[in-house]
Amino acid sequence: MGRLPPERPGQPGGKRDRNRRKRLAQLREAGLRLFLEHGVERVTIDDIAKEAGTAKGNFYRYFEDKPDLVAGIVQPADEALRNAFDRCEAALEEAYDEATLFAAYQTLAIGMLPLAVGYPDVVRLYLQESRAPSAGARAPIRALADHIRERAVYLTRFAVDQGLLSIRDPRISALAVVGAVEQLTWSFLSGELDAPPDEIARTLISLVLSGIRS
Amino acid sequence: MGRLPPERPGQPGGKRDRNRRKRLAQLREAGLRLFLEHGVERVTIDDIAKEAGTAKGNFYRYFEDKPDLVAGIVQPADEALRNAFDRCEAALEEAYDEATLFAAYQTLAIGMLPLAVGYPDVVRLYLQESRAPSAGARAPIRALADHIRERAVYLTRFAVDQGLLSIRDPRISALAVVGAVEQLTWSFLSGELDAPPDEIARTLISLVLSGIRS
DNA sequence: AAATAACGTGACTGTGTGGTCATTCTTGTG
DNA sequence: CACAAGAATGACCACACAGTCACGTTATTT
Repeated sequence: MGRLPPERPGQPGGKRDRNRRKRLAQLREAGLRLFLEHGVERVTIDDIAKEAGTAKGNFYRYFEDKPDLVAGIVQPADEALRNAFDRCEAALEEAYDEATLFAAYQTLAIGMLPLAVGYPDVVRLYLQESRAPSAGARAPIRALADHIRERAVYLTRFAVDQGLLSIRDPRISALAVVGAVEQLTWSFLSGELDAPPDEIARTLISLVLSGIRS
Repeated sequence: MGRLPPERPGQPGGKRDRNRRKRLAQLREAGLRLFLEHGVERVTIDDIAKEAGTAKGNFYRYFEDKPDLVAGIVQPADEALRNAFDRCEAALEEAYDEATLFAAYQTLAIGMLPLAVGYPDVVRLYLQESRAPSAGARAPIRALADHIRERAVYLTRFAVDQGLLSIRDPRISALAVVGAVEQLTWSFLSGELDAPPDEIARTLISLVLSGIRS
């Protein structure tokens, strides 16, 4: 990801380094803004360059193409998310009763919260494009969506296999929860739902609990 | 929607009429196929005409442009959906206790089922593009999505206002249910979830019930 | 069967886009 | 300070696309 050669001068706080980071950030932010407003596919490289206040040719110094930029925008949130899942899985493997199981799932929620707070626009972009076909510029986002569903299902299936949970079909419950969480997050981040976040969390928890107990 | 002039010859089962209907169906089906495979924005009019086995210029005889085709593809399912909501609302206005309330919501489910069975690809397209920005070719789909959420919220809020339901925030519950239903439908129609539909329905019902009772 | 008008065709035009590149500007180095 | 190399620019090219149109084809009407 990114086109910058490994060799570059004055890496520490030099002016070159600062400029490079600034340009990268500008391009990512410009892309994110435009993607949210018009959808990834309708935004052109010219648009992005203009919005970032730089020349088109310069874009290609930093990114291969649009998919590469999308991947670059999503990457930090992507990593944070995978880590949250990792931590939850680790906790889950130690769980031995309903309380520790619940704590493990709480780990996931706690891991995801800073993500929505730290990268709200990236999360919005993810939700906006997560069902895109798995080819084209939006491919990295779709891949992330598939990953999330997969791991959510795994988390539930594992608990069932361990006898910690007795639900009929772990896939169905997991997907239902993912869908509910994503829809609420989407509405909230879009400003359509001006409910207090803790109230949303409360509903989700009771929803998960009911999923656990049915 | 559609560009055909109101005046046209031999309306009944004449050859003109049959040809016209066939072309319309071919164009809609071709568009739907390609939209699902590549995403609405990446499909060109040339692609659609070619897939439908006709010349490009002919496309414009039947549709204004791509947004118009999208609207034409979605329209039947759109109407069926609005009707299902209408019927549910009518039943809801007659409801006076938990049983009749539950029956009213069941009306909605029963109204939606034939939709997913009758137009599975249209539903998939809707789910794929429902969070698109509200400008461009995907606008009709986004508008439908907004409509669905709005009415789902209304349905819940009404029940709460009537004292039939006692949940903390009707918006949150409604959106959670919409999210769960849509995600499960998406996974099912994408072939990722090969669970029996009645099992999915069972989980959804218990989910709605838990939403009602919390 | 002749006339009429919708239907269907594909070449054509103008515009917009992805990607390149010679050139100029800026930063780092000896 | 001079020189090298990265950074930035915007003109440029090839191409793909939306939408049009003059023309040929097919159904309908009289």
